Amino acid sequence: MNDTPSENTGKTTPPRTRIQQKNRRAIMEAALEVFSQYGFRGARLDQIAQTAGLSKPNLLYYFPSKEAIHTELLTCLMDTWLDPLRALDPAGDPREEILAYMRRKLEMSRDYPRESRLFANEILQGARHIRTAIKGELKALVDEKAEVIRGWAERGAIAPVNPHHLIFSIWALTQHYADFEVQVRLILEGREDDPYPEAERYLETLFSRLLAPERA
Amino acid sequence: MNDTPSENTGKTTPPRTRIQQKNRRAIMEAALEVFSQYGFRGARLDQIAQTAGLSKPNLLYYFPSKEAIHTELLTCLMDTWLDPLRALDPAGDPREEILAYMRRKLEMSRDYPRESRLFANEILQGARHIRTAIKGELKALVDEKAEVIRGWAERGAIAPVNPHHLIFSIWALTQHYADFEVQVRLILEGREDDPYPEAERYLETLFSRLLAPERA
DNA sequence: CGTGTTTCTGACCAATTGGTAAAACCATAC
DNA sequence: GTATGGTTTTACCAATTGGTCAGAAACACG
Repeated sequence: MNDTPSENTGKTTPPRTRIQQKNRRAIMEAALEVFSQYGFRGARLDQIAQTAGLSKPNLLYYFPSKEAIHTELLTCLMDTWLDPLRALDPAGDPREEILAYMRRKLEMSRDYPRESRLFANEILQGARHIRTAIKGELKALVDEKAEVIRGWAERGAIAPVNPHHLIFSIWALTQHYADFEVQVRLILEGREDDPYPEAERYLETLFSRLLAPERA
Repeated sequence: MNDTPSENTGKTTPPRTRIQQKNRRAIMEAALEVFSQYGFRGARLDQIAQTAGLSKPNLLYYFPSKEAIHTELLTCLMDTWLDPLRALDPAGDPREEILAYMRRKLEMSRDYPRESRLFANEILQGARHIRTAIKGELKALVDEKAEVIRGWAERGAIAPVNPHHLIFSIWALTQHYADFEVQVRLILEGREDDPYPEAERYLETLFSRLLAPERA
């Protein structure tokens, strides 16, 4: 008997059959839908199963437990989630690099709001399942890029700013449009159907003015 | 028999006895603790009762249902939550008013992070219980203050900005430190024990540069 | 003190939860 | 075909969930 289709090798083990591939995909998709809406505790296996078009026992044929689904989902998405920051190029033009990073993050909010809300829920609820990833991967990456930004500021390529808080502010501002989408839309009702174009313009202005070096 | 201690008059009905006052307070406090951590669906009545130092049936003596507790909590806190924005004075100095608003919001994140997370959870999970308050009170208040800001920008007292997105950005930036506190702390570990002093400095710089009118 | 009211508890309930066991159903390869 | 393995379902379980109820304490107050 095939105990568990997925191995615990850490990453995505390629499923054996086409059916497994299809169903595991469907489960991940459904899990994203449900976990991002309700967080780990609020999510129900029934709901994930139904969303995936499977019966609950069948769902549990592919994953041993609710926690396993959640963990797999988070670890799978973590990499993609960090890509925009990874792409920040120390050799590029400082202001343009930071603006481009902001734009990439805003695109992620627009195109993958559920992923944003998944992480938001997870962190809001204490980050119990991704503590190590935050303290490890994420912190390392942030520290590295913060150092790059510090260098830029030091040589006057951008106005002096606290690099860590600059990164936080990019997260906060861009993710806000995904995590609080409902609120944003309700408040803008009658003004902007799609908040993102205006958000992009606003954030470009904001970071341009913040980083403009001539006034240091 | 006293069917339900709380009336549905909308606001906080003054409890009859001292015991009721004490216990209802304890319940609200416990509910804040639990709901802000897990959201509505993830919260468990047991946990609220235990945190409040009451038995579950006793808890349900004071409130008819889980939903009732949640609703009461939200409506009670909504007013306080909006106060910082209400205090934005159209007659004050524009830049100083906006900076002061930001500072008030940041103080709220520092001093009342659970309240922030409660609303964050609620909105993240679809804002089902506060939709009307958002579309009503909040939207009205935001529109009103956005109009004030628009006026300031128009007469050149601050640099031109989209007023609504300016308000969103204040929310995003300040609430981030409460909602994502775990992450912020984990990443800053070894650098800043308390993120708030540096956050305030950073945000002051950010909004000063954003709003400085001379470059309009 | 007694009596009426408020507050609290233990026992209970139906529904839902995450999860299991085993049998039934497939789809092939031989 | 039929053996063989992967896949799915049916039936089930124990624990937990939100919530009820009758009555026991605890209180207030004349």
